[in-house]
Amino acid sequence: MAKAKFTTHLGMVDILPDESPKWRALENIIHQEAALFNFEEIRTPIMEQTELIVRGIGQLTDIVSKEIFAFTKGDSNYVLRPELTAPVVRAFVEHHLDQRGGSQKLYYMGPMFRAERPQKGRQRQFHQFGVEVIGTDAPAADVEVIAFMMRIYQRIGIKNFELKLNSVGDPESREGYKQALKDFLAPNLDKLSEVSQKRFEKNPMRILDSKEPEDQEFIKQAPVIQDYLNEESTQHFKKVCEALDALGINYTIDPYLVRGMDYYTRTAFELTSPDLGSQDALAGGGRYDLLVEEIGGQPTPAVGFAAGMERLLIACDELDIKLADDKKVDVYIVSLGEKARDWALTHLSALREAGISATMDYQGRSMKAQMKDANRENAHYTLIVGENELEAGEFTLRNMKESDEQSLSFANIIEKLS
RNA sequence: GAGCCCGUAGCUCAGUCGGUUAGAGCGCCAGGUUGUGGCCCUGGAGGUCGUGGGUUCGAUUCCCAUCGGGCUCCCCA
Repeated sequence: MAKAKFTTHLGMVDILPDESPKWRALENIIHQEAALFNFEEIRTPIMEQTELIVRGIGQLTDIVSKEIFAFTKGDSNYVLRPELTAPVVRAFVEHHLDQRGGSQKLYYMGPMFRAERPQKGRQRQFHQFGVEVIGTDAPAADVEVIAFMMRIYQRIGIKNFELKLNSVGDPESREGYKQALKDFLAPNLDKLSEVSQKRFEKNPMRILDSKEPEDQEFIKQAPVIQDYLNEESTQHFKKVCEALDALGINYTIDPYLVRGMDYYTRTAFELTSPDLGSQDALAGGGRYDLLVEEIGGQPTPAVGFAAGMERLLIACDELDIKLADDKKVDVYIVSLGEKARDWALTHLSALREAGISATMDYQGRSMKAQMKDANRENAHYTLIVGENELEAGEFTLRNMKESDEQSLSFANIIEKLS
């Protein structure tokens, strides 16, 4: 091969013409469903201030401690956004979106960046879509967020997944639980994995999430947060579960589901798929009632989720789900000779103005080559024009599928195809 | 951040126990049919055998490094 001099950076991929239709189809589905749910789109910059991401997501999380692309220019710190909850909340606070009244139902999609080692379902630049409902702690908001997420997969036809649900409690409940957990783990602290030991002081709940074999024994016997939730959080969780039941959304309660970001409170959930291999999380989210205040706004409860678009598309491939139709064009003009080619070029416009998609060969290649190209482009019709047609003012319209031809004036062709 | 596997044409892969011009299928271009695609036949283009170094008379083949990819762990979308 002529070796490429320039290539993409590690873990960053091009979406090529054969792939882009299914991306567009997915994006269209998300836009349509969001409209049905009355979510409004928000678009924020690719880069944010480093401090926002650190404060928003949490200093000790993997994302912040080892996965962000950050650099300094002049006096400013820049970071490529690793997720969008913190930036959306930043926009909410910065632009006083609470003043629009009611709770803000926002959705987004776009590229995110994390400096990880790439593998299947994991890239350094990848795409997420998600929603954030900011301004209410009503269980109904949690349920709508989950319902929207499930709706996308349902509409696409991905059914093979597991929805895991948990409540990680409000601050009051968490304090009691964290203490109980630490009391339980403390006597055996030296037997826990290195990572878990590090988390013990700052974020003991994440130990529950550990997959280190040496931790499993302790995790199994550890106290469960449900037993430490106060009345309010218990009721909130119960209402979320009941509404999901009423909607017929299946889930399993996983008391060990904690999730990566520090900002989660109460409802936490994750959608996993057996069709993805090792990186099996399709989507995840939860309630983050403290984040708005953490970022400098008025105390404002909120809930949201984010879903990986690459992973959704991988699942589609595994399940042989086709999101996009094959490419096609209505008319391919096959021209013979220079005069005919000039005619073709000017008459493409008339076809397009009538809403008929049209293309042609630009190079004056052989008829066979043009027919072959028309076939490859999946042309519905070829419009064949040569000396004979130009003189007669009647053109050959060939239905490529039926292999059927007729002679028509250009006006009649437009009328027939419109 | 750690471990294992892999890197030959645009794509999917053979092959070389180290030795003249490195192969196939698909794809691409052209001809068979000087005005007709999809099937078929024929021909052509396209590879410094990922890159750099080492061993050797000689390396695509053996060794090392590096880059890229895959899988697993950690974590997450």
